[in-house]
Amino acid sequence: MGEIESVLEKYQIRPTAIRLLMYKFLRERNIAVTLNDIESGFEKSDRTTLYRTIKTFEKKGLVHQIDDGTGVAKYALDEKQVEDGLPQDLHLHFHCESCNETVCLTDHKIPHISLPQGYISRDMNLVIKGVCDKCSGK
Amino acid sequence: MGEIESVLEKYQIRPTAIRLLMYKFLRERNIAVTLNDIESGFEKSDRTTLYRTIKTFEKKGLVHQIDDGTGVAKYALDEKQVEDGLPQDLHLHFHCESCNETVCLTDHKIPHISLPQGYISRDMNLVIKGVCDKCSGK
DNA sequence: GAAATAAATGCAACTTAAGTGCAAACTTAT
DNA sequence: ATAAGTTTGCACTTAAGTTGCATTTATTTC
Repeated sequence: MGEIESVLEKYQIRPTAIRLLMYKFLRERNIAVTLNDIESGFEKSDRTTLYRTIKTFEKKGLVHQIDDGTGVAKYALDEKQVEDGLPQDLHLHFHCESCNETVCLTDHKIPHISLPQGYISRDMNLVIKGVCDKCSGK
Repeated sequence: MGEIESVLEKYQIRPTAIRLLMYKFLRERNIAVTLNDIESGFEKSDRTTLYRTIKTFEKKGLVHQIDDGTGVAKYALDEKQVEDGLPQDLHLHFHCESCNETVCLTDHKIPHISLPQGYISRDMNLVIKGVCDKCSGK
């Protein structure tokens, strides 16, 4: 059994052909991808299947969904987080308005924010928009 | 000329009947509303008109769009910001997963975050999800 | 004030992404 | 090998956002 199979099993995801391919696909890039991106990367499979596959990954905690403000859901692998045993995804995301790519800045945690009385925080989502290193040329 | 008219004129928005009504509508609540919310609040007008009206408000800087992770665009009045002359909207938003309401926490600014070399920040969006004061009962 | 011009509105239709139902194909356990 | 459960593919539905165009309304010019 390959390494990829064992990752999926670790997340209790049955390693079917498409799931293995999608996991590889996600590993190959370090940016968040849309369902459309995934679809373009697969010639064989059907959109619905890919949709349900990524949702399965999400439910099992292998990927997290990112809402970067473009209006389309994006997904990215989320492995480190589970290794740490953290229940939530509190790193921040950067969306480049030039190349339209979104990356996880996993080393940049969202700082603590004190809320008004009575407000209970369960999750946070911080997206910074601007120009990424590739596009700024610096 | 009433106070409401003069606010619209200040933003260079011609004060038509629908625009005045929508502005009043937005003022009446202190939460962010969807286009559907607005639609439900108006019996007379057409969805497209309301859509274009809110987009006009947005273009002129009277409202800002909020992306709270629910997948639907929400809008909220944005007056203070222009008084301060700030170009961007850097306060944070709280989305209650219980009542599904989103509020602007205008007094809570997003803390400064240092990005990796080459990344240029132009805008930020921070949404905290959890339970609001009304729903937590505290 | 009437005609000409420009802006706003309402209707219909289109686009895109997300999501569901169901039957066929495939796995897994017995 | 069979039965049960899971996954996959196709067709269809829903929901939000958006555009084109004709009509109405407001503004400007004469």
